[in-house]
This record gives sequence, structure tokens and C-alpha cells, in this order.
Amino acid sequence: MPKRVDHEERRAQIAEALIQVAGRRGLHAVGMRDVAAEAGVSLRLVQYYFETKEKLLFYGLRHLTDRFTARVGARLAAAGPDPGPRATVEALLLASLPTDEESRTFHLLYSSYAILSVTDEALAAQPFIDNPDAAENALTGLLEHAQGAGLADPDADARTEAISLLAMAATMGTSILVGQRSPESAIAVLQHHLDRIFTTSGTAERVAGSS
Amino acid sequence: MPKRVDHEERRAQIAEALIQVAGRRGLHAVGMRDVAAEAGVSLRLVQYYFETKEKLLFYGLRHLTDRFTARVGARLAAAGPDPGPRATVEALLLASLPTDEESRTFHLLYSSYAILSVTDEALAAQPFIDNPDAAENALTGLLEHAQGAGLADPDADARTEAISLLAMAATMGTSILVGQRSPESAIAVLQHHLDRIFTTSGTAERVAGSS
DNA sequence: CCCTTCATGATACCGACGTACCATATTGGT
DNA sequence: ACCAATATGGTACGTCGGTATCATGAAGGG
Repeated sequence: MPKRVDHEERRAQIAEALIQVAGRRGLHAVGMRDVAAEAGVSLRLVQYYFETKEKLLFYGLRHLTDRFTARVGARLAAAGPDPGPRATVEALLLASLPTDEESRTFHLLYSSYAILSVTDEALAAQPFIDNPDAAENALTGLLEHAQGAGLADPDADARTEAISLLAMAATMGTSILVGQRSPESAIAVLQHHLDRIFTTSGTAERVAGSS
Repeated sequence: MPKRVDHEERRAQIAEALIQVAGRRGLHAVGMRDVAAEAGVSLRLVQYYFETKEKLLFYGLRHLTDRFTARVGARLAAAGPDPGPRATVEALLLASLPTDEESRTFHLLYSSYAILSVTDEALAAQPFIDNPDAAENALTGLLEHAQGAGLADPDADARTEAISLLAMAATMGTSILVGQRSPESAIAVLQHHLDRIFTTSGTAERVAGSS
């Protein structure tokens, strides 16, 4: 037998190529030959590791979300050990904004997949749908924890605010993507709402909030 | 010469067919032949009125936004003559939510065009980019007017709130589209923020309008 | 040592799609 | 009434993209 190669590693390499070329020319414009050229392999190889284009696209989606999850995790780790709830929330929200090339590609492709899934039931059945729910639950928990610690407005509805923050971050991400809004203004809007939800380390609410 | 036909009307008819088929199978999957079949004309006719597919797509975008603008206008008119600021804002925001087949199609296609425009500079140069700015300005003016009339929190930043409301409505529209969220929960979140911004109770516009 | 199995390359096939070309019916103007 | 411009149909052409087929190299096991 020939040099037993790691299939999973090869697949990841090819999926990476898919993400790169799709990020440049758009997901709709990507072809098997483009992916092969970008990965530096032959067309046959792409066929070998992913029998069909549909499977390649599905794997690409999974790879994309995995990479993004890892990136968010790194951002959280970079925020230091045990940061405050607000710092954690900020890190989560700002990590999803397309501020550099990698996050820009992620935002573009994730949006493309989402729009595709509306009219493609096979894609809609893929596992990327539950990701937003997880983010919503995590953010809700974070806000509730902050409320319990007296750091956030106790009268706020944590889940509603979590939904709102994620919704704003998502649309503004797209606005940044199309060049309609600057990252700075998007961050300013998010900060405005965080200022509203989190009590500003001040004296007044702290007395009422802490047991 | 043969029966001089109204070119603009024909173009509108074909563009309508484009919207219908694109709403069903996705904008990426639409072809000239599909549009021709949907419109009940020959492929040659589509070529005759739109020389190229690109021009057909551009015209379709314009037609889509025009129809949506008319729809929002109708919603506003249906809200009665001189409704209160909150009722107007509600009508604007709820009109953009994909609650029926027409708005669902609009949301899907507008999002598709927007995502396409990220990697297609010819599409990015089309006139649909300034539409969001217009909505933002209109909503900001509405909020400022409400503040002036003592109906809204005077300490709120009108433009920031306008941006936030539109952003939330947009993302939630997409969430409804992909079946991740119900229209009711989206409306509830928007109402929550309107309750926060507008100070007077729900029947304010009635009192201000009649008595 | 050779055979089997995995990995990879080159290329052919087939359908779809956008576009171009040719043809023809219809009717308004003089 | 005839010409010419307009409107519309049918169809062919070239290309591109996904998939399938054939072929070959490379190594580990009996």
C-alpha cells in the first residue's frame, strides 16, 4: 500500500482552500476545480476525499463553524483568566464582528450558507442551525450571572437582551461587510446597550443590587 | 410596425417572474429559461427586453425594492391618517418582518442580493445600497419627533436607537426566514424595546389624535 | 518478490446555461 | 398597398462545471 495519509487532515486542508476561494469570489462562484487549484492538488483528489460537491460544501460549513468556535475561544482566553461578565460579553459580541480578513470571510460564508439553507432543505438539515441557539443561551446565562452578582440591571429580561445584542451584532456585521458601516460605529452601538444593561460599577445601583 | 407594446410593463412582468422563481428555488438557481417559463413567454423574449442576465438581475433588484417600498407605504396608510409616532415606527419595523409569502420572498432575495454584492462589485454599485440609510434617517427623524412631543425618553440617542431597532428587525427577519424564530417572539422583542424608548402607554396616539 | 490495496493523475462525458443567429408574423405610416 | 420597423419564436453554439472512467505509482504483507 502507498504512504497511508491522514484523510481527516487532507479534508481539512481542502476545506481550508474552499473557504479561501469562497471568501474571495463568493460561495456561489466556487467550483471543484477552483478548490483543487487553491489547495494545490488535482481535481481528482478533491473528488477522492469528498465524493460529491454537496459533501464538500457540508464539510466546509462544519469546518468553518469549528474554526470560528476556536477563534472565539481564543478571544475569551485572551481576555484574561476570569474576566468580569461584561468583558466576557464584549469579547463574545466583538469576536463576531468582521473586523479582519478571517472574521470577514467567516461572516460572509456563514451568511451565504444561511441564505442557501432557506431554499435548500438538505443544507437546512445540516448541524449549523443549533449554533445560534447555543450563543443565545450562553449570553443569557452570562447576563443572568451578572444580574446575580449585582453588576447588571436586575429588572432587565436577560434572554430578551441577549437576543437583542446578538441580533444587533449580526446585522451590523453584515453592514460592515457591505461597507455601509464602520466597525467603530458598530462597536459604539453595542457599547451603548452594554452601558444600559450593565450598571456602571457605580455606587447607586450597587447598593440596591448587592444582597 | 407590429402592436407597439409597453416595454416597461413587459419588463415588470418578467421581473415579477424572476422574483417568483427566485423566491422558490433561490436566487443562485434561477436561469433565463426558468424566468421565461414562469412569465409564460419564450426565452427569446427575456433576451429581447433584457439583453443579458446581469441586466435582468439588476432590474429585478430595483423592481423588488420598489415593490417593497410600495408595500411599506400601504402599511403606513393602513395605520390610519396621522397615526402616532409609535404606531408609525411599529408599522415600519413590522412591515420588514417576513410574516407572509410576499415579505418572505422580499427578505430572502434582498439578503441574497446583499450577500452577492460583497463579492460582485458591479452589483455593489447598484442603487440598493442607499436604501438602508434612508430607513435609518427616517426612523431617526420619527424618534426625534416623538421626543419633541414628549412621547419618548428625551435622554435616548435617537440615531443609536434607530440603528438598533433596524438591526434587530433585520436579523430577526432572517431568523424567521430560516425557521429559527417565530414572528411572535421577534415582535415581542421589538415591542420590548419600543416600550423602553417610548414613555407613554400604548393608547397614546389615540388620545393625541382624536381628543 | 510480487501482489494487492491505497493514493493520485489525466481526461472524457454529459447536461445546463447564457448568448447569438435566423426566421417570421404583425402593423403603422405614406 | 407596400415597405419597414417592431415583436416574437425556434434553435444552434460554445463553454463551463460536476461526475465518471481509465490508468499509474507507491508501498506493505505473505
